[in-house]
Amino acid sequence: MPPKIKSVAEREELRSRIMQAARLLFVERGIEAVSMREIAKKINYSATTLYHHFADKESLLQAVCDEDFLNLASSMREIMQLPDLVKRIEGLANGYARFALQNPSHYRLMFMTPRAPCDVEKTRIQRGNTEQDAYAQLKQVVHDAFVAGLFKPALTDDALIAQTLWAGIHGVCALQIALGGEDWIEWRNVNERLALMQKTLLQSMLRHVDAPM
Amino acid sequence: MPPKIKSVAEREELRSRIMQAARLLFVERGIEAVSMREIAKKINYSATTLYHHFADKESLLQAVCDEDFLNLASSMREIMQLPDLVKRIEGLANGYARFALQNPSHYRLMFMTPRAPCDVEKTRIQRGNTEQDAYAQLKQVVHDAFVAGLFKPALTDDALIAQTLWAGIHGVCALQIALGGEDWIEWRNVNERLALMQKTLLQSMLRHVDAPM
DNA sequence: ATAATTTCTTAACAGTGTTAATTTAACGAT
DNA sequence: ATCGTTAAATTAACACTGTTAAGAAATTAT
Repeated sequence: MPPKIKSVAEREELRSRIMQAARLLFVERGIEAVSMREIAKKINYSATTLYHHFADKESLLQAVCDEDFLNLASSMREIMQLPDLVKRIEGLANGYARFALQNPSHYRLMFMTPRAPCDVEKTRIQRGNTEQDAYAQLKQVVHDAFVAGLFKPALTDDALIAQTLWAGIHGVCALQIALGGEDWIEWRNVNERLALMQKTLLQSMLRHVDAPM
Repeated sequence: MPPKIKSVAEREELRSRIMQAARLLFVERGIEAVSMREIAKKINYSATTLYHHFADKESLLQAVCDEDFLNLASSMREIMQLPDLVKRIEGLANGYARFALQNPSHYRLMFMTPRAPCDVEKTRIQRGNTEQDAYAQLKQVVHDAFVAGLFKPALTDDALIAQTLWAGIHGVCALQIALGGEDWIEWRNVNERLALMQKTLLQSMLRHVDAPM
């Protein structure tokens, strides 16, 4: 029983209700465990309706994640204003890690799941845009610090530096998300692990360090 | 048409033929893209037969991975014989990374996919056993180096050191597996990234370094 | 009032993991 | 040699999945 014709605003409201239901479900039960039918039922629609707003399941999940990642990048812009370049790098690392650990399902979908390269076209996020892409932000800050001569002279490639910093933080977060619950590993506190990773990487990459180990 | 009664050896041969077919398929097409029916068809059996040898799909894939991971741990034992403790750590890191990048599907299933904690009981691998578990090997070597006083005095927890080294190498490998094909990142060569990660971590953790940056 | 359009639904397709019931063949005992 | 037992494999089915085609109800336009 289709009620009445809908305005653009109403259409968008339904679209975002779908996304909200999807987010709730797949954050609490994992991505592949939720079906389109479940999401639809949660908001009292038939599964087919979802396909009038999203091309397929992946597009829907992508849209959900995009929203949160834009949020992340936006919350990072504050940190990007810090005058101290090193503090800026540290702030980015901390913010990135906090987001990963607080949104493990999103993080997993975006950074721990291989996808076909064409999927880049399904996302709203403009990769490389410092306003939208957290990696672009890190790259930018590292570049600035590189130009300012903050890194050791042996390091001659700022992109390589950024990718290594990213990999270090990602490694701690990804292991925590994937294996944090396994009790055959006597995990140290994840914040300790993050702190040591950060301190270790920066210490041997930066030319000057305030408090050496 | 069930042919004849089978000896234990014949039973095990079929079991390993199933695993072989499964390995081939899911290495070339990804884990979740292969169905039990496909695996069965590859060796001219019905899907149901697989369930007489494995409790479910996950057990089958787990068994496949276990086999290769036991192989990894076994190939690491050579490296574990190196007299130089630092070279041993470096060797482990390199071997681990090479395995990850050559067996991305296995690696993803084992180290990039969260699972219910009970799944530990589905695996054959004895976690913590230095003969079978690559992380246990790393932990062991780091412990030895720690006792030998090779790390900086500020580092007082050898498990934390091991977990950070692991996270660093894992971070590079996991990013490469998940996002290595994305062209909006100007990836540096993965071996360069691995080398810098390893050098960086060890340099600021070890008390003495041969060739400082 | 009739026609067209929008919104939504039901029904269906092809596929999945998994299980129940069943067939076929080989064996041991009578 | 024939019986029943057991093992090995099969077919058929269940309850799902993502997705699409076709249809129904309500609104709008002519």
